[in-house]
Amino acid sequence: MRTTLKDIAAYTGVSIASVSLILNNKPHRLSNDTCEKVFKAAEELHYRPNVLAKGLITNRTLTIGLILPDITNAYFATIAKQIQIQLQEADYNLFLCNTNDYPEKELSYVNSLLDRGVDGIILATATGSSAAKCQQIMLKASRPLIFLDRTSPGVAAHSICPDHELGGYIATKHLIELGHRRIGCITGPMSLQSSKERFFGYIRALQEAGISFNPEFIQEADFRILSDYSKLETLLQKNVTAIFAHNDLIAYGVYQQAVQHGFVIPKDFSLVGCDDLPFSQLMAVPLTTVVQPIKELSEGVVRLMLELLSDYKEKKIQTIKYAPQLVVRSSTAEYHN
Amino acid sequence: MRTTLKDIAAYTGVSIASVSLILNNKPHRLSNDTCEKVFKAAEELHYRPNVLAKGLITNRTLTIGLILPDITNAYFATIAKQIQIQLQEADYNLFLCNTNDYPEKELSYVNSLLDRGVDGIILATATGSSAAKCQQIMLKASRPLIFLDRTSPGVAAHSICPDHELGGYIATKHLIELGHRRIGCITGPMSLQSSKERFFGYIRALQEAGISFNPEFIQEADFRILSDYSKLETLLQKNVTAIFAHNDLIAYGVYQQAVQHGFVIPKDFSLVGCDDLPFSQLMAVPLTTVVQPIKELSEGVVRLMLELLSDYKEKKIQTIKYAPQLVVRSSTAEYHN
DNA sequence: TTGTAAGCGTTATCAT
DNA sequence: ATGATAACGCTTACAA
Repeated sequence: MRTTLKDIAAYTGVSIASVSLILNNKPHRLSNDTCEKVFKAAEELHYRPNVLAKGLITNRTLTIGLILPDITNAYFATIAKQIQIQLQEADYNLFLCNTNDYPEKELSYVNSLLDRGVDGIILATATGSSAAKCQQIMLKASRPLIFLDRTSPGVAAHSICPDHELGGYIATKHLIELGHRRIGCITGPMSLQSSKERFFGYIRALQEAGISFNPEFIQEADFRILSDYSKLETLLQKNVTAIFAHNDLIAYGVYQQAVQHGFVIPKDFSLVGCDDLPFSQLMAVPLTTVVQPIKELSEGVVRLMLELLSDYKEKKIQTIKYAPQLVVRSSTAEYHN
Repeated sequence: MRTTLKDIAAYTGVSIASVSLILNNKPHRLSNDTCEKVFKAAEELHYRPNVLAKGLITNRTLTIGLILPDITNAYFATIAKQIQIQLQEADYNLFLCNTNDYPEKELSYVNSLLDRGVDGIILATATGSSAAKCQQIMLKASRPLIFLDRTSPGVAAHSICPDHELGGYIATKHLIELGHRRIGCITGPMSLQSSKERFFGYIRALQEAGISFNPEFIQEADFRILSDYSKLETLLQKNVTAIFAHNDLIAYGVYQQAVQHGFVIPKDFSLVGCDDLPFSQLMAVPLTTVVQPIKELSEGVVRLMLELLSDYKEKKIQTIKYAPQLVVRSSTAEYHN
């Protein structure tokens, strides 16, 4: 059986209440003698506080919930890992939930995390549809919620994201600077704020360069390895000379299909991705892509969470954006018409 | 504030105990009238049971802990995802912990998971050093522990693993069948059981073919993208014509360095990996590799866990192995001397 | 057919 | 300096 405060109390002849005070380093006026006795007993009996019991009364469990769209995506896996490391240092544990991009799951996860007494939730999967509802539930539960990676514009909530718009902008600008003017764009799901923003960045770069926007250059996909050739084919038929893929997974698919259909990158067209997954530098043609500020995001979200947890009084809403950076490799080349 | 049983009791005029019985579908003899009233109230007030309070008394929290070496490794990420999906269906939640291959962390995670009242733990990171200790702690806590992917031979415990020995065997045998006789092997950390077993499989295949084992053909690495050229260089200097890399990440590194140093795969040497990560089929030279039975593993481990949870009485120790399979792609070719 | 009360392991309030 | 005791939200005998 697990050692409880009661056991220590019995063992030392001190009351449960006093033992609790001592082991928690709460202010008290107990003699050094008893303190020592208690500490020693706790050590000997391998006492470990029961988080459930503690949580029941303090409303704190030193536990955070993290809801992600897809842990299998290296971008989110890395974020999850970093967050877990950071939290671990502050003695927090992590509940991990995968929505597989089903927005309905967000709500059910928020609820089940709350049932388990999490102190706060980090939600990296807002499609907008359930964000407001989640926010409302968390508010009612007086527990902090931070949106990560993807915000919902209508919802006034803490959020920590890469500057997706900037990411789209620098990717596109790079292509423009190489001389491209017919630039295709394979977007993520346009229901996601991150996709929208990358798209806006793409538009802004075009406008700045005086290139008019051509809706025929846009294809929508999802954030997985592109397996459907028709999207690439369509763009190529419109004679685009470069493609901005909204993430590296999409770019991998583009690359694979380009190879299969006899196109050579970057000779036939330039390709830039987004996220800089580990494999991007290993490809036969290393991928030019946008590096996400993962470290900053993870550290930032944990810092903010701990801050919100330390005193949860209607803090000013924080919406922080970190800048991504372009890394130029071999999949993009100059274009001369 | 959250709705509690007390609230429902007050609202309906029924006692807390009765409300509890009704909502938990426990055998009772309460009138249909009151049942309906209670269910309706629970619905209206959005009642959700407090898992902490419940757990305190039932010793069950519908929560499982999963300890992994590296969630960033797609093999483990996929396993984690599958497990989470399976558990979710049984209304269980998942605590995720990353050890980053530090065995000392295993113990501290086991303890902190236990503090939080997990019903059981799945441990996929046994280096052997702490496995026995973890097992002992879990036994004392009367909570099931299942070793996943990696066992510790000395420890009598439930385990569900791919047949790593078989994996090593079929990979090596494939190379032998292609005519190779000088076959290098870049192993994972030999402190890990999985590496040892793959190595044994390699040896067995050699022996069966009457090829004598040459210790100079062995290099030890860790399960990350190989970045140190010296290992590959050493093997190539010994004129190996094929290399079995103990996982795909190592193989990726081998491939990248081969390209950088002007070698062509499979012309200059054949390469076979292990795990079949998603990128392996995307490479310029798609990788021949060993597919792990991830689905079976995940389903198996969850099935066993739920079984152990349903009645935890010194069940017979189960050590289950699932067979991996070879997938032949383009990184291996026949060798004629 | 329903309610009372003890108890799970803690913390917190108030006595002594 | 230290100890009772109530309370957190729930389950579970045991009464009524």
